[in-house]
Parts: sequence; structure tokens; C-alpha cells
Amino acid sequence: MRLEQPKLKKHISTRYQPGDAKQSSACRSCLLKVHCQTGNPYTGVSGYTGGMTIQPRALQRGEYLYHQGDSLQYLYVIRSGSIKQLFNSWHGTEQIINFYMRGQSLGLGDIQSGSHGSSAVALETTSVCKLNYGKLQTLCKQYPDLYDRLFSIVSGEIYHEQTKMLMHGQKQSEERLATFILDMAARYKNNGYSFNAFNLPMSRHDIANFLWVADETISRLITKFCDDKLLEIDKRSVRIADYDGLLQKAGIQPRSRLAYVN
Amino acid sequence: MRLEQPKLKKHISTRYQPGDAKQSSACRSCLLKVHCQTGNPYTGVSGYTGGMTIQPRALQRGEYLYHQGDSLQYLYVIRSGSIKQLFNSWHGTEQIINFYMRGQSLGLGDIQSGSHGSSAVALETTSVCKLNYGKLQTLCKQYPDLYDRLFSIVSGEIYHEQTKMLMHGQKQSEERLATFILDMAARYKNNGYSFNAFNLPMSRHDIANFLWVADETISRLITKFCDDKLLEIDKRSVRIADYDGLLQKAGIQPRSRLAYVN
DNA sequence: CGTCGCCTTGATGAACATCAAGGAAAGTGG
DNA sequence: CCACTTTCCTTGATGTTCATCAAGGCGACG
Repeated sequence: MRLEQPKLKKHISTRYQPGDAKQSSACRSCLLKVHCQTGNPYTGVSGYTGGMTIQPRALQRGEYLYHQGDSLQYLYVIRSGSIKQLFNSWHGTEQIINFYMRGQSLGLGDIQSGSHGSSAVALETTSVCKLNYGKLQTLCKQYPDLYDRLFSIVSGEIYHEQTKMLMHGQKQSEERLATFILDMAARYKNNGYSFNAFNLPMSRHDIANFLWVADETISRLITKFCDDKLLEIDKRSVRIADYDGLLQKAGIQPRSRLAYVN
Repeated sequence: MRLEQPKLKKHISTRYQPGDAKQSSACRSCLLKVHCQTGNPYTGVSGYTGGMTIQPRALQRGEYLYHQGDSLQYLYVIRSGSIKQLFNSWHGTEQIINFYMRGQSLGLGDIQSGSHGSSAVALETTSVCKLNYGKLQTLCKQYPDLYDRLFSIVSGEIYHEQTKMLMHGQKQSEERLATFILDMAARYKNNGYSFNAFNLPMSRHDIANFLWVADETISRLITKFCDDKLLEIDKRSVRIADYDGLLQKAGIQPRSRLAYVN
């Protein structure tokens, strides 16, 4: 009794080349994934996709993707680089709520209210795809499978937020920092990079703000971790020297929930 | 070219009586809302609804609705009572992630993984509606508007989680407790109760756990708030004596984001 | 070279955890 | 009904973690 859904996969097989370099790792976890035509030869064609476009200009360090209070026009997915999500309270203080890295989506928490409840600022040169939310809704009506996928992603975001809570709930700041570093490592690993040697995109100050400790405390802890031969850090480049030791400091079991926070 | 959507409102007008007492305040924010037939005379009829049913037996204090690790079968909406969401870490400690009160949904963060990442325990005698997730998906395919509604709710949950983070990010435990109490007040108000006199459903121990402070600290702060004429507390019954004073202690502006945390 | 931003290190003090003891209310069994 | 335990909460004394204040190092950049 129902009309058949448009045959999505067939379209893809003719129009979208999975081998396309630009579609690779950053897109694996993207919410539009199979519907996306950015970076493939058919970008210009207006068809069943068209919701997703690459933001033409990359953001520079410190630049805002959107401001707290802006109305929600787009959702964003990070192609490369990283972004901090921050909340400005009325008495002028800033609180970093999240760090987003490539493949992650921004704005999902602002759908209900229709406006951005916090700001997004690039930590480094960052390129994003943007996705008109109105068009996304239309697209979803056409392809209910996309709805399911979106659902899964948004649900995952809740899970992620709650897991982050667990990290912050660790009372010792030492535990929190260790968990944070392990989480960063896990994220780099997820993106196909080395998990035991990477560059932190954020400043010490940002880390301190995010972990709710004083800047000086982060500094001290980092030197302590180095003294204890857990890490080797030169400015923002990190090498994990003793993974198990870090796990122990973090007080977490290898494959527990906290092993992947952000 | 597309089949018409089933005319939902028509069905409702004949089958569902909005005046039904059992459908009142607890259901206002429920995710199924208009699709729900619990508590109306047609409950037994298998029709386009049927995803949502009332859990026959109410939970008693301390009873588990589900356990961490259980596979996700249902989403739940609280009809009356309250529930704490808690995470058990491998070294045996418990961390309360959330308190849920009537009208709120449980399990949304567990959709992606397909299993409950934390447990849900009743704080008092609690009645819930349960909602088979598989059926919900089917229902959504039939009524895309339901999808949009669900989406909004899940997005709101992210927003809510992030706002909770802001509360926890307040460094002084005094601020956190004040924010917590104001939040409880706001929730009672939302449910149609008095906002300046209510009963806390959770123990001091639970509050302490949730706010990441020692039990003794909560005790001391409460007596301090009473001494300062901000509150009058007898066991679990709270009366807010000085609302503005509490706001000031919490360090928040009347209608700011933190005014409604949970 | 000087200035600025970012980070580090040291000294001090405050907030809060921990340890310890006891009170009040509620349940339990006689 | 009364002892009895148990749970939950309160209050006090002490110690530790971490914020704050202060100073200086170091690379980047003009």
C-alpha cells in the first residue's frame, strides 16, 4: 500500500565514488554520509541531496563559526581541524563545554531551542561542511533511513555528554587530566592517526578551563606526568610514554566507558 | 505521487479524549503525546498506536527500572515519582548522572549503543510508561511529524546535559547546591506544583554524589543556608525563604541558562 | 631589541575531604 | 509496648588538595 522509497543505494553507486579522497576519514562518521555530494564531481547537480555544502573559507584560529544567541541555520560537521564550544555567562566568564574534532557534528543540542546556546570557536585552521537544517528536515522526510541515522548520532551525543560528566566527576584533578589525555589519544586513533604521539590543538589555558582547574595546576600536573615518565611533552606535542601508567592514573579500566570520553 | 499520511488528528478526535485525567500534566512533555492511548478507554485496541503502554506495577523506592548493561528494549517516560540515573564504575563506586522527574524520558542516550550505559533506580514510588523502541521506529515511519518531535526532545536532552555541565563547572560547592535547589524548584513549578515549597525525593547522600562533594559538606551547606535565612528545611521538605538570595548564592541571573538545569 | 602571549615554578591560604563521634527517626523482633 | 539495630543526618577536628598571588622564563613577532 505504500509507495516504495526512492532507491538510494542505486543512485549512490552511479553518482558517488566512495574512493574519492575528500570523502575519506572525516566523512566516515558524518551524519549525512551517503547523502553527501561534497567533494565529488556531481556537487553542482541539484538532486536528492544538496543539503550539505562545504564551507568555502576555512576558519582561522580564534575565529567564530557561530556565536551564542545566533539563530540555528545550519548544523556543521568538521572536515579538518578542531573547534571548542564555549558558553559565556552573564558575568563575563567563559566555560568550555566541549572540544570537537574532525567527523564530529556541531549544533545538535540547539535544535529544540532554534538558536545556538553556546559559541563555536576554531582552535586551529579548520574546515567544515555546513548543512541547512531546513533542508535536512526535507531530506529526512524523503529518506526515513536518514532519520534513523541522525537519531543514532544525536543519541550518541547524549551518551557522550554523560560520559564526559563521568570524567569531570573524578575528584582529583590528576585523574581528570589523565582521562582527558587518554581521550584525546583515543580520538586521534579513531581518526586514523597515531594514538601515542599527537599535537594538542588547544592551549593549556583551554585545558584548564575545560577541566575546571587553574591554569597553574595543569602546568604542574603536566610536568609531574613527565617526571613520572608517563608523558613526553614539548609545548603542544605529546607522546605517551607509559600508556598503562596513564590508565592507572586515570583510574579507569582499559575498555571502560571513560576510555572514550569526547 | 506520495501516499497521503494517515490523518492522525481525525483518529484522535474520535478515539482519544484530551480531557482524560490520566493524560494531564505528566503527559504534556511526553515524547509520544498525541500518539498515546494509555489511560484512555481504547487502550486495548491495537491500532496505529500501541507502542506506548503503562508499566503495570509501580516501582518501589530503590527498585531498578533497568540495569547498566541491559539491552535497550524500551524508552520510558515518568508518569509520577522520580528516578536517579547512575553509573557504576569498575572499582565499585557509583556516580549519579541525573535525576529524572515526571514527564521526562529515560534511555535516549542509549539508542546508539543499543544497551543501557547506566542504571535507573526509583527514588520513591514511581510509575512509568514504557515504549518499545522497535515499535517507535515503525510509528515514526508512519508519522514523520513524530520524528520531528522526537528529534526536538532528544536535542533538548543534549542541551540539558550541557547545561548541567555548566552547573557542575561552578567551582564553589555553595554555588552548585544553590543552583541545584533552584533547579529543583523550577522543575516542580514546571509540573504545576509550588516552586517555593516541595519535598526533595533524594537523600542528602544522593545530592552529595550528584554534586561531587562529600555528604558532610552538603549537610553543612544546608544548615548554613538555613542560618542565612535562605531556606527552611525539615528533613526532605524544603521551603525557599529567600529566592533572590538563593539566586545570588548560585551566581546566576534570573532567566539565564542555569536557571533551568535538569 | 623590546613586547606580548603563553607557560612554568614557588609560596601562601582557603575550600573541602576525611576521620570520628553522636543524634534522630524508622524499621525489626520480641 | 519496648529494646534493638539500622539508616540517615549532623557537627566537630584535622589534613590535603588546589586556587590564588607573584615572579620569571621562553619563544614569537614586529
